[in-house]
Amino acid sequence: MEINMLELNSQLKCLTKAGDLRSARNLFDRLPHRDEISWTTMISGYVNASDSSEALSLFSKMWVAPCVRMDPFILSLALKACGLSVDVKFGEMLHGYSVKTGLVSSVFVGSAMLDMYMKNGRVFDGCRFFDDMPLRNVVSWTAIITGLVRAGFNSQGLSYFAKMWRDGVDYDSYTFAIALKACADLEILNYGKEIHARTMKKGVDTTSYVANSLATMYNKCGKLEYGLRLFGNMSKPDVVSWTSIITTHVQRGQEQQGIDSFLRMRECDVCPNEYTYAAVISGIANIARLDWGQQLHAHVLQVGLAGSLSVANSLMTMYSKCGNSNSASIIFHEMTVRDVISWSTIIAGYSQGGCGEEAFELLSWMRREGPKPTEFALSSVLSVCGSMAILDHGRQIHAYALTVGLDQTAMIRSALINMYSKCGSIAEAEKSFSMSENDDIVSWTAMINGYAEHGYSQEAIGLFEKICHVGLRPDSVTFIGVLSACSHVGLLDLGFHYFDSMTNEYRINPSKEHYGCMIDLLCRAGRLREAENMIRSMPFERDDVVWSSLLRASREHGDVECGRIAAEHLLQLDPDCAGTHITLANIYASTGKWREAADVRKLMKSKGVIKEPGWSWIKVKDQVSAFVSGDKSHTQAEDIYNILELLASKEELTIQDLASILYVSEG
DNA sequence: AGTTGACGAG
Repeated sequence: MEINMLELNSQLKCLTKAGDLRSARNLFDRLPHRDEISWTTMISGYVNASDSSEALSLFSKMWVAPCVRMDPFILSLALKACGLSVDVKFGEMLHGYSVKTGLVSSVFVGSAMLDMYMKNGRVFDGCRFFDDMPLRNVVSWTAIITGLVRAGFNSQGLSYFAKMWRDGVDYDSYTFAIALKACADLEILNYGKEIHARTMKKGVDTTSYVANSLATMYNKCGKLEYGLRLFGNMSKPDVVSWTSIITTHVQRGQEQQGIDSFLRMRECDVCPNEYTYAAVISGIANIARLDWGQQLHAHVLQVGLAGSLSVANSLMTMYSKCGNSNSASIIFHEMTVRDVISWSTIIAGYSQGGCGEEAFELLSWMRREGPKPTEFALSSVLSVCGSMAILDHGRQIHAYALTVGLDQTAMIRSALINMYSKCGSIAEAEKSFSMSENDDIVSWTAMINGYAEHGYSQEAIGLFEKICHVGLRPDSVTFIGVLSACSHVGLLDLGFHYFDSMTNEYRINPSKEHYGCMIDLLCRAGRLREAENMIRSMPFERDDVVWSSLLRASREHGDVECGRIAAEHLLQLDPDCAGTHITLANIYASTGKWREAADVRKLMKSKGVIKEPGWSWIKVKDQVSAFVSGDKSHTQAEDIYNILELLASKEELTIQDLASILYVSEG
């Protein structure tokens, strides 16, 4: 009998290890006799396959089976199953049973119990249980640290990590991995480096989990090149390593390299998973390559990963960034499970796509039925309020952010400053800015840009000069603000001083936008030749914005030659642009070159170019009205034009004047 | 012949 059981149990083990649970179960069910080891092997097969319901149902059968004694092996497996299925009720029952039988003192049972509470989100119960454990090993310590870190209590996790050392328990690769994740989430590079040194001392720094965690830590702390170098030392990067490589490239703005890495990983026969697809799809989103995005969408549908949260979320981002809000919306509505990221993503997509109303609708739907909005969703709708200039809505969102305690997050603060200044209330923007801590360059940038847009150039420049005194560093966007402020008041020398300091002092490569500010500055000063030279020396391919600046300036300064050159470049990029034709014609006309002007008009006609009139809109009494230049379709059109004429004729009209005119016209 | 803990997503 003894020999027979040994033989059968090994067979059972072979089958579960190979993942053939059906044959294993077949053999198990036909066994003439089942001992503790048979039960353990079978249950562990289900637990390893994450089939917690089958594991627990088998456990209940064993509970009532005769001649089987409960032991720590089976109990820890059952607890693990409770952690997997998030079944805290059954877990608590097992806790009571373990205390009654004394099995709770087994370090295996204890560690599994602790992990069960942590996985069920009962962090406090887990910690209390850990403090009462009679015996703890490296697994128990790692379990408590993991639970804390996963719940976002990173510092508490690290304090257990330090306590563990003082208790004389040695770290292993599991412990290092989770401690490094805590450092990554807290972005504390120095402690991360210290742990890196310890992993090297132990000789585990090149093992998959540790190397991946180290790379993540360096990436999150902004040391991207360091993180990438670590992968070079790995003998065989696994799927997580490849995913991190792709993510790092995408974060650095090297999308093409990210996509290349994705292709290289497939050549190395590493199979991508949901996180890998999410990473490469976000890369594709950044460069707005709809065709590649659609290919990957089809591909994830084929491999059955389209339903995964991270994949669906990144697909929504991709479609939104490609200007396809409709496809993003279809994905969102078809999702059976949505997390807070899904909601924030679709709201941001609508906001950036100019679908302000849909963004508001989604936010109220989220507030009714979804998770609590975070700063991501709120800052998106604040930007909608700014671009649509609806101050009342903006104030309401501000009030909501206050009540949920998000108003002092950096993201909301800068979004509020932007919203208020875009809505024309620079005073409220200043108030939001003055209430903020001095630790956030994004808010400073928003305020500088707000001042610049409102023509308060001196204030913008003054604020920029203060940045260094509070220990901050201007970034690329900050420079756009201060350069456009210089451009508005024509401070040519100061503008060039800041522009040069970008590369010399701050090591920031000027982007198209920075060049645009400088070219504007030169144009306003009438230095059209220098502007043209600067455009030609720019290290960028498509530069229609700057050529049209030059074209407009040529019109103002009556420079036919410059205007012709600028228009030529613009028409190469967009041959049917009505504005370019008209401005060029006006330049010729204003300098008396009537024949050339007429030629341009004829050219327009032959190409069939039609000038679309510009639209504007205004909100009056909760109703948005659109109007267009020359429009006479409004029922009170005559009154409107009368008032317009009065406004144009009189230098200064008071609000009282306007009110009396309106009163008269409304009868 | 059997048991516990880890890294990657907006």
